[in-house]
Amino acid sequence: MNQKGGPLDEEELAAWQGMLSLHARVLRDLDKDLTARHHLPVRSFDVLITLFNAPEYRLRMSDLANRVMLSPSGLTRLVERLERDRLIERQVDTSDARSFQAVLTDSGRERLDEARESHDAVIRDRFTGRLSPEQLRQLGAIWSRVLTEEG
Amino acid sequence: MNQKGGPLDEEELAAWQGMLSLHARVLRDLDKDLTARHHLPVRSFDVLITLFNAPEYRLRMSDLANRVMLSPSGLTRLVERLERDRLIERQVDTSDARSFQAVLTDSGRERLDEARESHDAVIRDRFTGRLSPEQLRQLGAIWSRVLTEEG
DNA sequence: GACTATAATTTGCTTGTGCAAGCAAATTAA
DNA sequence: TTAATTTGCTTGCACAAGCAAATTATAGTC
Repeated sequence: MNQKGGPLDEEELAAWQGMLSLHARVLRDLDKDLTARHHLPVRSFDVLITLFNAPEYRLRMSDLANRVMLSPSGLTRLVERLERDRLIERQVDTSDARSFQAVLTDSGRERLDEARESHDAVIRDRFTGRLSPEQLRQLGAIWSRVLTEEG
Repeated sequence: MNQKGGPLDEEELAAWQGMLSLHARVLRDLDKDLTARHHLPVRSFDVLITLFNAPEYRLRMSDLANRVMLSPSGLTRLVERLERDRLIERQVDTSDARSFQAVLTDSGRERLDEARESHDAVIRDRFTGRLSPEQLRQLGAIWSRVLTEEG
């Protein structure tokens, strides 16, 4: 690919700092909005929607941790909180007694449903809605290229 | 712009989730690398380089907080740590006695210089170096469009 | 020149997160 | 069968970060 050395040039810097700024801005707004309107911090939302998209609304703790990009211990605590709120349940994995599965409850699905609208609105308002269809496609290509290569 | 309503479509979702993934991945690696090699967490690096780019290597606390996207109290604590390590100093602002200026010290500049190479290398390795020149330009255009509009 | 409103920073408190250590179940080997 | 190692998750601990309240200084008004 770009086989350069030395300091980042202007374009590289812009690409990096732009992502930092946008990420910080959108995530802050999203978290505030979801917390205020639905008592659901962004991390929690992320767990719920990840479970929602999983077969039978369930996932092993370790798989869930990977998908939401949280450390094992971090996930244990987050799941604890969500379980207290009855949004998810932990069930022993019948095929491996060391393992737990996190399962979305009915009220978890309800809460997710309510929150989803705010979630999508914020993201569109601050991010995707500001791009042309062309740019949206470009961005898709960019992420897939960057993320595909392992490392 | 895109005057849509309803849930995010596939492309919007990909644009959002791609950013989340990449951000998490690069930031984690960057933080580990800078901490391991230079005892300098990314946040600290960010403060140092922001000061480096400021006139006379100095900035008021509140301005600094805005640029590094940290809460006022968060910055107070971070600056405390950096001051303990003699990487920056706090000086009273002669024109406003409520205010402090954070100033990069000589050893702060040295440390920054050492760390910069790792910093740039990680970003290029994980991100900008994986893009074509074309895509790098597109990304610049995307960020500037998204970030320019206030809100 | 006192008086109020606003601004810049810090402090107290709470919360979320990661790392390292620990425990128990599973897997592999002897 | 039992010993050794690995895997999945949880706990103890430390720390970074935000919010709200407190502190101190400035600016504006009468």
